[in-house]
Amino acid sequence: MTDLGDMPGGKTMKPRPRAAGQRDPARTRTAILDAATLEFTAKGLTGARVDTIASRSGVNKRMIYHYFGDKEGLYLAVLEETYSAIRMAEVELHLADREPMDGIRTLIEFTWNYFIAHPEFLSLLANENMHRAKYLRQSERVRALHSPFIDTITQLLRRGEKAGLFRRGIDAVQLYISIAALGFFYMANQHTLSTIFGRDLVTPDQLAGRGAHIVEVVLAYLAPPASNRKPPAVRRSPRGKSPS
Amino acid sequence: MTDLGDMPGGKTMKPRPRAAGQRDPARTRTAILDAATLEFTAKGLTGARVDTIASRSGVNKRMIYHYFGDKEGLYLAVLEETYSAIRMAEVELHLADREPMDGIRTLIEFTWNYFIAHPEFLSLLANENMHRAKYLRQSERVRALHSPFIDTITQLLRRGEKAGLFRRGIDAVQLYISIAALGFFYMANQHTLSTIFGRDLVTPDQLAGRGAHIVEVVLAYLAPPASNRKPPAVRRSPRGKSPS
Amino acid sequence: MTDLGDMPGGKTMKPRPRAAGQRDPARTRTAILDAATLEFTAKGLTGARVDTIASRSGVNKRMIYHYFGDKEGLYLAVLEETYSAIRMAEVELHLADREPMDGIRTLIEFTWNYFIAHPEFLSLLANENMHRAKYLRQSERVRALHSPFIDTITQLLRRGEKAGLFRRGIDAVQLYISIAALGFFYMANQHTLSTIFGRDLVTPDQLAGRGAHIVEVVLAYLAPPASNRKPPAVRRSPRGKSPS
Amino acid sequence: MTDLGDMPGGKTMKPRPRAAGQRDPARTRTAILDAATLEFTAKGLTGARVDTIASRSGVNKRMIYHYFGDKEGLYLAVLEETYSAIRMAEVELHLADREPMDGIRTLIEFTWNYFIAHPEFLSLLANENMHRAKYLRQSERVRALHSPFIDTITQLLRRGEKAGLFRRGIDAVQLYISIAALGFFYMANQHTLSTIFGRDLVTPDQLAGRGAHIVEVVLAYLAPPASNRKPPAVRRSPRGKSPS
DNA sequence: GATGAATGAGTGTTCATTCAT
DNA sequence: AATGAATGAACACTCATTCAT
Repeated sequence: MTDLGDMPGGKTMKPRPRAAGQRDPARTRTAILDAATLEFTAKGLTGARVDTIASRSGVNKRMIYHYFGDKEGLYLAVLEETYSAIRMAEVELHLADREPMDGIRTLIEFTWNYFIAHPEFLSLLANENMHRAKYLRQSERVRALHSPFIDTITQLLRRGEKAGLFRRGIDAVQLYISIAALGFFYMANQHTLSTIFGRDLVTPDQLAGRGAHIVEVVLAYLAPPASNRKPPAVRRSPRGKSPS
Repeated sequence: MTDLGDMPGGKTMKPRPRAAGQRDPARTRTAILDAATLEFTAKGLTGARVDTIASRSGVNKRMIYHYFGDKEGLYLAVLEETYSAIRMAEVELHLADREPMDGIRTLIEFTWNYFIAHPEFLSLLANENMHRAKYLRQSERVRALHSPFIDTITQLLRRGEKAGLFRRGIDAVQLYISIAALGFFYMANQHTLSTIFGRDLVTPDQLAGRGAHIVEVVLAYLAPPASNRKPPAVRRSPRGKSPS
Repeated sequence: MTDLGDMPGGKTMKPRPRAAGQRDPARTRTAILDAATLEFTAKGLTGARVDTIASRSGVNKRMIYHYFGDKEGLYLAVLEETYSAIRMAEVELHLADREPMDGIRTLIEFTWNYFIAHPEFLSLLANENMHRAKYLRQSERVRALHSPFIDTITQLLRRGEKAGLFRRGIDAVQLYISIAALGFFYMANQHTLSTIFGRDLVTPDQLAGRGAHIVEVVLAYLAPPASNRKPPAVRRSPRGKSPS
Repeated sequence: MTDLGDMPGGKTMKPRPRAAGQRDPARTRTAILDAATLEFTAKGLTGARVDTIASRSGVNKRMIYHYFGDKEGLYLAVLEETYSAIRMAEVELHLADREPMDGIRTLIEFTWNYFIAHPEFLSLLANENMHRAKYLRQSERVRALHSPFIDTITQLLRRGEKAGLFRRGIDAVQLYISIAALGFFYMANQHTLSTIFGRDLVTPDQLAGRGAHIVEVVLAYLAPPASNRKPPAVRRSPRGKSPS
């Protein structure tokens, strides 16, 4: 799957498009998955209707059960596909080959832009958390994707530290969560935020402004403390124990 | 959670609590609302079951329709109550009376702690966005809550600017969204994050660590650019029990 | 209640209208009955809603049960009131005092006009038949009304026979059923008839035309066989208007 | 009732009747329709229970929604089927090929006998009028059935006129309504009529007597005025336009 | 592989009626 | 007499899933 977004935004055509309704397992599977992503994104697991997915994908309802077992199996497949897409796109950034500052900035901007382009990822993630990750937890495929990703960020941070560009001791998970958080919250909750603040938050200008803001926030945090551009004696532990 | 979270906003108890099932409209209404908040939080609007809410609240199902019209009416009532609770708690912080740095830090810590103590707020918010704020948008009551809140933050920022503590031109909405984002994403998506990163993110230590991180990130951003700032007094311990 | 139409078409005001909501048993009862007639007429026994009757009559729902026992009791009361009204109006025609031809013609015209003015009578009657007269059969009051009515018509027919105006042996019940039928079917089924025949059957012209037709049909039947009759003076237009 | 009344219109049996509950869409549809006709006839649209229809027809309740959309859709289908049945039976009378007097007499007798054999038609019609023909009006199929029917009667009347058998200017719609009325009212309201007149109106003798009465009434009306068996100068217009 | 008919356990909602005040 | 809260049994309709072809 070369894809990354062969779904919401640009269906890639099969090279030899056969007559519709004919036997073409791969095509049938993909059609179901595409329709399902749309439906689960819009309605959540509970709200999604198997009938709707069947009719939108143009395949017989029975095929869904044939390929994915049941509704939950289909949901899990959508989840894996969606997570897989973002992680694979991140691999394409070749962060390991970049200068620390460039690497981080690239990651921040990519993440923000990906969230703008892929609302289905945000929706699915929010929905899966309502189910306390019950389904994601079953997926070994997804778990395997993240370890190398975090390793890459960690290396970037360590290199930046040594170069005196970043403050010491930054945790890659903590940092990535913050990068994602600043974009996710804004996009995923755009409807309630626009409502309570009485401002349309997703105009091109607003989006550009938010992107710049996110970069500023993260870079300000990464910069070594002002007092001494050399590493500060004070180190804080992002997780437990505490220094004392 | 001391009392702040008597569920949705802390209804005061009736002076003479009578036996349940008796004639007590206020109590009946509250019982329904409490059970509904739990159910909508756990299952979303679609997944929630009216029967479950009825049996958990110990009232006859018919009463739900009597007091709230229908399931959606009940959902909206829960939404209003929940939003109202956090905004009212924020009022109690008396941010307008505080020094800029103290005010902002108080807001950050309060927000983080509130999200920890009130998972129902996070869930409801996520769910409401799946519905594109269809219900929240109907509520005039909720909209009215936010204008003064943003005004207060704006004043805090302006005062901090003049004192040379904060960088110039920070937008209150943008800042508040970031403060909320850093906590919201972590708590709301704790299940998927814990899964993909293979780390339990909600141990007391982890929570404390995240709190410290959030404070650091936000304060680093607020500080005026290095060229013209006086070194900030390093302050820490944004975690621990803290004010709340 | 002097009634005869103090319901659908001209509520008679109480002489001393007291403040609404006050204690006035008679007024409460009448208010319920009026609202109930409207509701049962429009929706039938099954379709009628006790709540609707209560709110339309402006009395508490409990009062309905107080005065009429239950929904069926109220329905029966409406039924009795409605039947009673038409029979009492017929008494006012003083058929016994009229010449045979005048008497019959008066009866035909009265019946037709009554059906036009009292759609509630038609509806209730149709509805009661769907229930196979289950409720009407319980009413002794209604049964007692009809015997004298048929006697009157019988006498009219016998007098007309002797005068050589009517054919011999006409059965009063059969005749009355036909008189009622020709008007009832037209008015009661006006909606389906207008639909299938693509013609609005209840314009003033159409109603006048139908009235004339009914008189013609019945009088043609009443006339003695051609061999031994004196040509009837051709009379038309049962009331006013004329064909137009 | 020979076969004319295989319920709603006389569906032809499947050549190889399979065991019930098997896969046989046509049979399932018919079974639902038959049970529904019974239920709507007995209880009306509001009073009818979908569960009852399902269990009586021996099909799963879900099938009703599969084939007819909802309760109202099923009701409309029953309505169409029922109207269609009587109009199709009328076509079989071949009125256009008959002598005027024979044709009219045949129509009168057929109508009367049809009403006796098909109480469901009467009930449905009465019920549909309580809804002000809301459903019938949606049916184009039904509307199309009536125009040719009225044309046929009109031709019959015109031929009779020329032969000096019928009075001039009789309106086919008006006449047909009267023919139907004289039978409909008697049969449809048999329960209330039997009650108030204290006479069982549906014994074989009574039915035969009523049939004879209806023929007499209609034929008396059709006959040219007595004064001149040749067309009378006096012409009355039962509908509009005026005599002139 | 593919189809659409068939199923049974729910789902939100309504209703006549009663109870406590 | 009058009120409005409370109730439980339905009711129309839905849904994921399976079966026969």
